[in-house]
Amino acid sequence: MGRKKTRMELIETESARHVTFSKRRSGLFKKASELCTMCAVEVAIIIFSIGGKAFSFGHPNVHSVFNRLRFSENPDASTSSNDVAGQDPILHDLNKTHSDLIEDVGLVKKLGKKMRRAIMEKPKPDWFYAPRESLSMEVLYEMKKALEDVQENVRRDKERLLEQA
Amino acid sequence: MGRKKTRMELIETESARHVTFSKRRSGLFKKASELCTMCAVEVAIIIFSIGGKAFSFGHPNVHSVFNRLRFSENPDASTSSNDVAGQDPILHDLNKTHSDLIEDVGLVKKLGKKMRRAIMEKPKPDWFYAPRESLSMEVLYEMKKALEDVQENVRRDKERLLEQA
DNA sequence: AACTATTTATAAGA
DNA sequence: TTCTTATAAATAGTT
Repeated sequence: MGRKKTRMELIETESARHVTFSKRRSGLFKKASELCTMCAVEVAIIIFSIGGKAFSFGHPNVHSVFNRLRFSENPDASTSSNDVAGQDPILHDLNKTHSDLIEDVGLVKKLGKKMRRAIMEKPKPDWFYAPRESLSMEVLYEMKKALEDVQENVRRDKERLLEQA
Repeated sequence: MGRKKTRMELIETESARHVTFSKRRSGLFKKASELCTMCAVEVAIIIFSIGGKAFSFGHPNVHSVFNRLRFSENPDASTSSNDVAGQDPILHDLNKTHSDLIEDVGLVKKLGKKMRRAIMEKPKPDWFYAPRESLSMEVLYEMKKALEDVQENVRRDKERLLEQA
């Protein structure tokens, strides 16, 4: 959200990374506090910088929220607050979603090849004047279908991930 | 950041509050994950909804981060600055790759929409008999380019992932 | 579950 | 670092 779109990757330059960390950390805490007031929820956030320094946000405070989590994770805690987001399941699902995406994109990749062949190996100048039966049209529709599948898969994955997170 | 500026106060209407909670919760987690990949930090977030349900985000995972906090808060812990629980380059990259893929597929999704519009909103029977300048051709090429980008991104991500593994 | 009109968050720059 | 500003992102109200 700035002058330029930035790539989502580690910021190598230390100074730049610190600046971004500072800005985004405060942005994150602000978002958290807004969530608390708008939705009456309790939130705790802990951040450890590379240097090992801890930053935190908590409403009503970090420890109460964390203790509440520990309590609800305890089987004895018959409090209906069930199904606390366990860690392994999240990780597991992240992995799963990741491979699913790889797979989905793999599908698109295949179609991409087919498409390139269709375009490149058919340099006939009148190629795309062809009628409904032409390869280009076939590919176009096939691609459309594939895209819809990918969309649906991604949507579902995202949902599952967010629900469990 | 929407149609209207909203007052920072509790959203009384339950349904509206739920919608906002859902939207902003996912937004918060996304911001957190971005912070992790851009700044190589560890983050843990716990949210308790009004209903008492827990939602969490953690990188590398909630518990390691909270435990680390407990350690650092404990004066005695000054000796054990290790806490190797975190710092898994592979995990870090997995997060990155995952959001990248989400992003890539988002691109494809957009093109999918455009394509559908091109196909559906141009029911003219002689539509694809059109010459080089026709929309169908434009879309076809645009799609081709997008697919190549996706391929390249995925290839790079996979490579990076395997190198570190 | 989508879709925009707007408001926010921020990446660069000063 | 803090402030400014052009843009990218998030999201409130709608359908």
